[in-house]
Amino acid sequence: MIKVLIYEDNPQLREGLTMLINGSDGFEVLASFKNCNNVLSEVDAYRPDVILMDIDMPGTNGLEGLKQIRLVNNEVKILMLTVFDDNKNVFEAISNGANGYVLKKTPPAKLLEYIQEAQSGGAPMTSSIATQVLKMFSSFHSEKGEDYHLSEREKQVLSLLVNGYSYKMIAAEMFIAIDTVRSHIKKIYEKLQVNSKSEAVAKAFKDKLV
Amino acid sequence: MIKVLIYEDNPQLREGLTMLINGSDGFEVLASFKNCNNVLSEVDAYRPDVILMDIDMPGTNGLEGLKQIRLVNNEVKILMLTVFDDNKNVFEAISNGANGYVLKKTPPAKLLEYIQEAQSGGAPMTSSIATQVLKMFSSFHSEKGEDYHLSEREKQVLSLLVNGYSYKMIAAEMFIAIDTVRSHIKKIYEKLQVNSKSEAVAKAFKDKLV
DNA sequence: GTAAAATACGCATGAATATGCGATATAAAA
DNA sequence: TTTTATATCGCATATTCATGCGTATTTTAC
Repeated sequence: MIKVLIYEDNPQLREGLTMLINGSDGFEVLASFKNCNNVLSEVDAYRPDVILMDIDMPGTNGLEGLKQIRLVNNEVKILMLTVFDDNKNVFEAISNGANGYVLKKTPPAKLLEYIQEAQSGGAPMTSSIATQVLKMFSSFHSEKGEDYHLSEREKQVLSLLVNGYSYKMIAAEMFIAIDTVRSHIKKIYEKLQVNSKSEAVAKAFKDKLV
Repeated sequence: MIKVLIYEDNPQLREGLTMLINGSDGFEVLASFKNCNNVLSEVDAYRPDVILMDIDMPGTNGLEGLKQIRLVNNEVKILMLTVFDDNKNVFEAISNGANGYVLKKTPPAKLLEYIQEAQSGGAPMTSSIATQVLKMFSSFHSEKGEDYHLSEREKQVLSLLVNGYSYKMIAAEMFIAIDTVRSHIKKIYEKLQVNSKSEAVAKAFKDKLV
């Protein structure tokens, strides 16, 4: 028996969801609320398996509720409900530990399936949401930084620079003369097209050379 | 009619998939191959809507095939097939523009559903995969770095430092004396516990202060 | 097989940085 | 009300950095 808690401000939808879930074998609605004003004590009292959480609610909204819950409880599965696949909210919800994100217009049968999936550790998502997530995801790592053709030795030097080493320290670390360090660094600057240590360090971070 | 191309090295599975898909209304397998050695010309010749792509194949594997296709074709939907929900491969595939990622043990009915979802712009994922994606996703932005209690002015200075400004340039930019810049930077070093510009820059990147 | 890198080192010089020890003024906090 | 944090500025000094112009050997690439 999957125990469900519902947070949804619209009374019709709240009732509809409750009836749907209570009318299905293996599901049970413990309670439903119209906002998250007392979400912590409610979750604590009812100990649900899954929470259906509307995003937009007067009072404490779903995102706030999600954050509050996750501060003290990482066990309960939280399924976000929303009307739109709004980019920002999706991101915010996922970053804060939501287990799934589905549109309200999801057909009843699908919704029950999603709840079950969430309960068993899955991450149910409406496909339009999933597409967005993948897009965001790939935008992170697609730009994998240019290749500046740094030689092995130059990479070593740069890495030491990034870790805060002075020329003197680098020389000692690499068993070479400080003047050699200089010439390496000069070459590095040429290749990275910078002209100071801190710029080189910044570029190393930006382009993920380290 | 959804036109499908299959890349799968295992002959039994390849045949099984072909029969399943061809035996279903609205689906049609155009061809199937045992590796991606000629993936570009094949995709060009058959112009499929969806490609089922196994990850592990002798010869040119699925990830390689995916990358090659995406260099010239962003339209065709590519559904990755795999035995395990291997973290690294999932990441790699998604970063390279896969539209979905499903386990081979997916039941036939589900698989057809997934193909349809992919075709209509969705991002079908086995729930265990989706969970992983969400975890990776949230790990990006959860650690928001410590707070070093930098004042507003100090944050400005640090930001300029990170962008390669010299003391002189910062003074000009902020309409203050260079000695004031010095004292700000000294304070910043104290707070960040560093003692050089490049260390401060590195720390700013590491702790996402910028 | 030759040219181009990569690696190593030296010297000189001016610019930039790090640090210390001040001062003054304002605003917020204890 | 006194302290604390912030913001501003000045001077002095030692260190570090950036740059230019060299030389020399070894490795790599075409």
